[in-house]
Order: sequence, then C-alpha cells, then structure tokens
Amino acid sequence: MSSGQLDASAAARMPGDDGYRHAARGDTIFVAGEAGEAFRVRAGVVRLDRESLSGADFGGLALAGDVIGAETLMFGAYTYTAVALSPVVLESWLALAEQDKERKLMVALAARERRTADVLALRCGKAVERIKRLLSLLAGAGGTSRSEPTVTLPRLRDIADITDLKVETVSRTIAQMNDGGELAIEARRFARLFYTPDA
Amino acid sequence: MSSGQLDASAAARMPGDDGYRHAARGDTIFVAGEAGEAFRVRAGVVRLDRESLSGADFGGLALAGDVIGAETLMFGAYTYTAVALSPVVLESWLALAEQDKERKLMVALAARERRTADVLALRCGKAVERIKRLLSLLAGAGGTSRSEPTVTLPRLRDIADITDLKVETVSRTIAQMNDGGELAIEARRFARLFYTPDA
DNA sequence: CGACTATTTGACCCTTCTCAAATCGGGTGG
DNA sequence: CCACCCGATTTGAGAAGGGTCAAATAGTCG
Repeated sequence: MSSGQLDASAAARMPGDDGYRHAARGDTIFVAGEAGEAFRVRAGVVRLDRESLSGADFGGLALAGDVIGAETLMFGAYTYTAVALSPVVLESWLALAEQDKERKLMVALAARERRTADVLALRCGKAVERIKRLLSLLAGAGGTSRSEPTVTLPRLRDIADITDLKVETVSRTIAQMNDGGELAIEARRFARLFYTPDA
Repeated sequence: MSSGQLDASAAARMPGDDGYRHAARGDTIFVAGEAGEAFRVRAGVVRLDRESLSGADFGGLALAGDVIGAETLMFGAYTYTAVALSPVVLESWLALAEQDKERKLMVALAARERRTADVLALRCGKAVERIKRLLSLLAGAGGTSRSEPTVTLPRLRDIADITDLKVETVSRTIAQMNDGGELAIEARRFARLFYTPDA
C-alpha cells in the first residue's frame, strides 16, 4: 500500500552483484499468499506478519542465520509477509535437490524455537525493558561486528508492534533512555547502546 | 522442585497401555539439559520454558499436532523444559531411520511458525482479550471435540506467565468474565466458553 | 514547494501492578 | 478422621505505568 512496497518488490527480488538479494529498511521481501522460494537471512532484521481480518499483525522476527519462507516448500505459497526492518541480505535456501537437506531443516527448526522465545521476551515487563531487549537483539544481529553496540533503528511503528506498546510510549521511552545516557541517537536512525544486554 | 516434577518423571516417561506417553496437568515432561527423544503432541497443551539466570521463563506453547524436543536431534539434549498444562498424550517422533523424514521436518517447521504467531497474540491487548484468546486456543486444541467450548484451566500462575499478566489480574479478570456470562467455571478447573473465538 | 507520513509532546484517564491479607484446597502425619 | 502446613486463589486499596486524544514538528518523496 505504501510506496515502500513497490520499491521492495523491485529491490528485494533482484539479486545484487554478489549473488545475494538485498532489501533496504522498509522494503517488503515477500507477501503472504504469493509463491516464491525460501531464504536464509545473512544480515539484517526481518519482520514477519500474519495477515488477519484487521490488517496484518506481528508474527515474528528473523535475524541473521534464520530461515524465512520455509512454508512455501509445504504449501507452495508464503503464509507470512516479510518486511525488512534494517538493510537485509538474503540467500536462497534449500533450492531443489540440495545436499544435507535434513540437517538444514533441523537447524532451521531449532533456530525458530530459540527465536520464538526471544521474541516473546520482547513483550515482557515494562516499556524500558522491552525496548532495551529489542535493541540488544537487533544490535547483536544487525550490527556490523558482534562487539559493536550500534543499531539501525526500525520505525517507531515497528518497534511498537513488536513490543506491543504504543508509538507514543516508544517515542517517550527512547527519549528518556537518550536523556538518561543509556543510549545515544546518531544521524536520526542509528543508536549506540550503553547498557549491558541483560540489564 | 514441587512433587509434581517427580510424579512427572514417572508419569511422562512411562508409555501407557496404548503405547503413548501420558502426562497429567502439572507434570514435567522433560527438563532442559537432559537427553531424550522428540515427541509429537497428540492431545493436550504443553508449556515450554527456557531456563535463564533467574529461573525459567515462558518460551512457547505446543498444542495437538506440534512437535516438542526436536532440538535433541541436533544437540543431543533438550533446550527447553516442557510441562503439561492439561492432560497430555505424546507419541515418539522421528525415531531413527524413519520414512519421510524431510516432510515431517517441514511440517514441524511450518507448525512452529504458526504457533509462534499464536503465542505472540496472547501478549497483545488488554487482560480480557489475552485471556479470551488463550482459552480459545486451549479449547480448540485441548477440547474433546472441536465444537466443544470446554477447557481444562491451567493454574493461574501459568496463565499469568503466558499472557504476561500478574496472577491477581488473571484471577480478577476470570471472575469478571464469569460474572459477565462470557464463561462458566465448573468443578473448579474446567470452564465452558460462551464467546466467539475472535471476539 | 506541497502532500503525506513519521516522530514528539502535553494533559488526563484507565488498566494493571503492588503490597497485604484472608481463604480455600490438597495432602500429610498423628 | 482431624489438625496442620503449604501452595493456589481471592480481594482490597492505592500507586504507577501506559493508553488516549489532540496537535505541533520534522522528514520524505514527487
């Protein structure tokens, strides 16, 4: 519906020079109902949404290493809609007749269980805690290096959907954290984190 | 730690006369860290917990048809602790050298993605909505028949953990629903639901 | 530049959390 | 069979944290 979706269809589907598919923050990677292949996330963060009566509601996150769109192998169509929350790099997963298929499926299954718990934890506790946990998660997966406490901030709207808070609350909370020195916003879309992952 | 765990070790490990393993409400099915096999839930509801520094926190639900403990195939040990929230019936899953392994793995993967979204929805919105959604989910999976709006109520503590509410709030909310005629509690542990699944 | 969308901020209300205590239920040891 | 213990459930009163509604600002894309 937004212009982002159209850009996405172009950007997300076109393999880059390196052979991987790239998607920018906000791009739609694939839409529920359409056919396509499964991907493995090499970098970035992807938001998965389940289409429901009243629009789409948040149904999970995929970080580096996770597999998305595996349902198409079963149903021939995506069950979820995937949107990039930060610059994303994707590679094909399980192209037909691949080696080690069973092992890959098991790895994907185990990863998804872990991720479920991660995402559930993002809806636990008070606003500050939820947002801290989310940013830590994003930093751990989306950062340039594992020790770099920097995050590409998703839109407040996305943060709100993921944590089940309201946009206004997210805005206020992040401002508070910024004032309190727990985090520093740079260039309006990047944040440097100054707290420990589990605090 | 409670007596339930010991009973569980006995009850959950011992295949019944029908060849399936049974676990009663409250029984621990398996514990994180120990070795064992994977199961498919035939009936009932299982709570999965991830062990963390401060005890265990809720990490997912498994309903009829779902697979639990698939991690042992990868890591040789359970990553989660599984507890029965209602009477549960389990069957072995993927015993070595089984047919159709790939397909089963795919089915399990797809099921888990769906379940992730289900569980996330249980932490959305106000107390009444969360509890309604949870009971509907349990009724759909744990009921004797799909049209039977009856649920075995988990302990308030479990409901609270799953929905991220406090026990007191759960107690008050259920009482309210009972008074309001949205639900009728029978025999202290069963509830008959009078609302539509998505309301 | 102009239309739109995203982000901030303020004021005020409502829901849920907290703390405290009383009850209820189940199971146990006499 | 009964008194007692301990965890589970209820209830109350008051405080906090978020949600709401309204509006002003700041970005973005044509």
